[in-house]
Amino acid sequence: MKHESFNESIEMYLKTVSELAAGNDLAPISALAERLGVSTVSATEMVHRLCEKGLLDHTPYKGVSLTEDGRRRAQRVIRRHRLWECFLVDYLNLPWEKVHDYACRLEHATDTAVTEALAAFLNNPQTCPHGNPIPSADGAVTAVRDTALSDLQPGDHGTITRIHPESELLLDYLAARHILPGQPLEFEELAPFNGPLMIKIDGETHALGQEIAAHIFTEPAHDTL
Amino acid sequence: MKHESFNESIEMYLKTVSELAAGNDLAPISALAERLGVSTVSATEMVHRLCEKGLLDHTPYKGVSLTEDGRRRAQRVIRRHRLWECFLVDYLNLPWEKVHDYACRLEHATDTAVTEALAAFLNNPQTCPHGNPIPSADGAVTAVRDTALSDLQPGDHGTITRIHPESELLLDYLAARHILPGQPLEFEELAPFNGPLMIKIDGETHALGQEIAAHIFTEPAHDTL
DNA sequence: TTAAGGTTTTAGGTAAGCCTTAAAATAAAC
DNA sequence: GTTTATTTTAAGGCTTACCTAAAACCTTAA
Ligand SMILES: [Mn+2]
Ligand SMILES: [Mn+2]
Ligand SMILES: [Mn+2]
Ligand SMILES: [Mn+2]
Repeated sequence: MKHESFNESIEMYLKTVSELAAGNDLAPISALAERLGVSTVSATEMVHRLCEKGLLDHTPYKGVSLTEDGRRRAQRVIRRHRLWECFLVDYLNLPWEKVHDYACRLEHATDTAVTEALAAFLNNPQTCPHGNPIPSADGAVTAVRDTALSDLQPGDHGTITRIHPESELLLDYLAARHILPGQPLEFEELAPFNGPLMIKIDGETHALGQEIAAHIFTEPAHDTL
Repeated sequence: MKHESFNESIEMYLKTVSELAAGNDLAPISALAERLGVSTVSATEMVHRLCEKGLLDHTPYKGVSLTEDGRRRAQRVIRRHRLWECFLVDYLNLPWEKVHDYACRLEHATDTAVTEALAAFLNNPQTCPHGNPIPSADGAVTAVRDTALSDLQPGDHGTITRIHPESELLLDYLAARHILPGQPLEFEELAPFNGPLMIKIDGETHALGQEIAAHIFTEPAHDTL
């Protein structure tokens, strides 16, 4: 047991950088540390180690980004994660809001052969149950061009496409309110002073904070009524 | 990431003790160390830690055994392991001789909720693809009373029931020769001086060493020809 | 009963990933 | 340009799980 399997930390760092550095911006180490629940000092240390391994690039005082190697590695983990989510929801009937956490452990213990056999078994799904695209086996990512709810204007109509980044707390909150991918919504009004967004979904109006709204992505409604 | 998930070591120690201490004998630390691929010093250290946690009992110079707590914990891991093996073989069509290793990683990353949902999905199978019984959710183990091939006499007929303990090397060897559970066999003769057992399976005669024979379990043929 | 062989302990290390507290460097904002 | 906030370094520690080498200790069988 040489426990190389303890790349769990490494994989979580890479995955998190990939989530935070959407677009081409750098992910600040402080944000990394926060999401991973470690001190910024620890995160800085780990970032150094990962730079030495050629998985990250670090621009001091700015943030980190994935190298090509790191990106590939992160995509592989994300692929495994989202495939497991599909399996857990579609075949094991586990709750939509719980499978993210279950998959977050399985993703580090899954051989490539298992991953690809699972993908075939599932018929190569394109998105996870939360709407996020599943990278292909070669690490290619489908570009998404949906809009964060926080970027919409009052009066806009749309359909929820995905929740990103995911976390159990957030998914619990949304599941309890039936705020799920596929649901049409209407942005009724924006409370002043960075207040909540009043969003009508399924007949109910919800007050969603800015932070939550940034995690909900939408596409414009095809048929605006 | 407090990495409690690094109970992988603990779980592997418990599982291995459970395998080695079949019956009521004690598992020598040296045997533990050997199977786990660590030095005896390391194994001794770990045994001390596990005794403190109340998972093992250690009789110095004799060996270790599981406490009731340790036994339950080991059975849970074994249950997860064997359920995954069933899934990997039956649904993902992965090779019989490879799934043991794949499952050996998944077993440490599987939540109880996932385990039980998987068991239900699989229709609560009773044995793994290698013939070993799957402990029930409450930790109960089905007693097996089959006979190791190494305990048979020349002339005996039987059917292979299971391979135990499993290891990839052994399973590879057996799979290549179609020596699989369910196969009827005949013990033709025993070479002298602890020599190999000549075993006829599926028309072919194989010379199996004593060590391998101890891993192959059989039940007497119902209809002896 | 003594020597051999297996088992355990002791002593001294390594590496990964975490921690805290404190000081220094830098960027950003005023 | 100075202040303030963020980021990085430095320093010292901790835990788990591994390692080798050497000494000490049991058990057993000749
Ligand atoms: Mn994870
Ligand atoms: Mn998801
Ligand atoms: Mn294992
Ligand atoms: Mn098996």
